[in-house]
Amino acid sequence: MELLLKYFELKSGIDLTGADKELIAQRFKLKRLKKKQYLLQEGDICKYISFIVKGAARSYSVDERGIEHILYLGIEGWWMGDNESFTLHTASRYNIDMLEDTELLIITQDHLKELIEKLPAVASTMATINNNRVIAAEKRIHAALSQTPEQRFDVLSNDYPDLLKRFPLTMIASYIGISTKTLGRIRNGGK
Amino acid sequence: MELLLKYFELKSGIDLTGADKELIAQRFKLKRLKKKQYLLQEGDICKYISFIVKGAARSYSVDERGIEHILYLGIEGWWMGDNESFTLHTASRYNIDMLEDTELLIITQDHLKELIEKLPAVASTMATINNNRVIAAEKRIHAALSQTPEQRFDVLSNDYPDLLKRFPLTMIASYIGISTKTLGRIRNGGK
DNA sequence: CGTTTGCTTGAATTCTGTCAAAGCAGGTGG
DNA sequence: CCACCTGCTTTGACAGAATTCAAGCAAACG
Repeated sequence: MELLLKYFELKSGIDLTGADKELIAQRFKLKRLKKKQYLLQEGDICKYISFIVKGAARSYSVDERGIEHILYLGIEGWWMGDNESFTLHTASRYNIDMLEDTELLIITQDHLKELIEKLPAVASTMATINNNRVIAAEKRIHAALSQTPEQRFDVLSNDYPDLLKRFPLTMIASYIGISTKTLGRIRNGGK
Repeated sequence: MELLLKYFELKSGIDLTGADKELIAQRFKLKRLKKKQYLLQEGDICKYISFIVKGAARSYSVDERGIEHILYLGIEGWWMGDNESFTLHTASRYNIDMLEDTELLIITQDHLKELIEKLPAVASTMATINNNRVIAAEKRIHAALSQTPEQRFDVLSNDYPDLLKRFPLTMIASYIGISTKTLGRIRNGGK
């Protein structure tokens, strides 16, 4: 919980009082999941948005041929969830499972709204996060539409070297939308 | 300006007073651009975010081979701008030009912040828009990574039939990240 | 009426994915 | 300490798909 409190203070630039911290601690719940366990499954409604305290997770969809496509990879300090399902209460197209034993702090939409209304630090943080999400998503769209697989891999290597160290290449390939075969070709000097 | 005021009321569910409307009208400026004129050029800092009152625009990047890749297409009631450049004051990778004679309502970041602080209707609208942007962007990432060109085209046809009527197929193809050749194959029954 | 813009098509090329197999850890249990 | 998994990575041959380039047309526009 300490990590999350510091996160809000850091992102918002606003100090939290003891009472603020207590309220946050009451609204978020700790959830422990082991490797391969699911936080969300396709068809479910995403009731919680989750802050990763420790561990790693991914969200992915499965197409009609059974192939998995990774939408997000997350590690400590990142959020996981299906924004669409969480916001609109629609059935999710995604699965979220753990890639390591993981500790999450989860919160419902109602409680999150409450925190946003009562705590400027949370409101500011969430507004900033949303804006950053848009920027990151637009970069990723731009990459997917106008860059070659090799360029996308290079950009990922530069922007998120942590992901490369932490996740198998099969998942990195899926994340940037290419086959492991193509990724192999790229990594071994483009032959 | 009427369209924008109604837009804020509709999106936020909050009625604006006469004074509110006046403040908004003072902060947004009307800009008219003819077809092919630029609102933003690569390398510039995006100083304004724009609400399209009438007309149509696109944002696109140009790769090293001179090929244009469309990131967004916009028509009446949509916003245009480069979020990254607008937020972080960095040089933009994108160009925005008009596809028809267009009327825009433009606002600077400072003025937008002012309106958000003073007017709950604007604050609520902008928060909602940002959330919708994230959802739309994630859908598009999902489409780019895990759907075939044909599926992407079908989804676009269903979700945004207006775009198909309004923009040439070359731009639609660029928007979904395929060549005009491939789009032709798709449209003519997959031969 | 000439020019521009957009749409379509054919043939060759390049790229990427598929499938199956083999090698290489790292961890587990005997 | 060793043998055996299991999961991850890489590779080769092949098939499939998309792009490139060029050309021909139709429609819209001034």
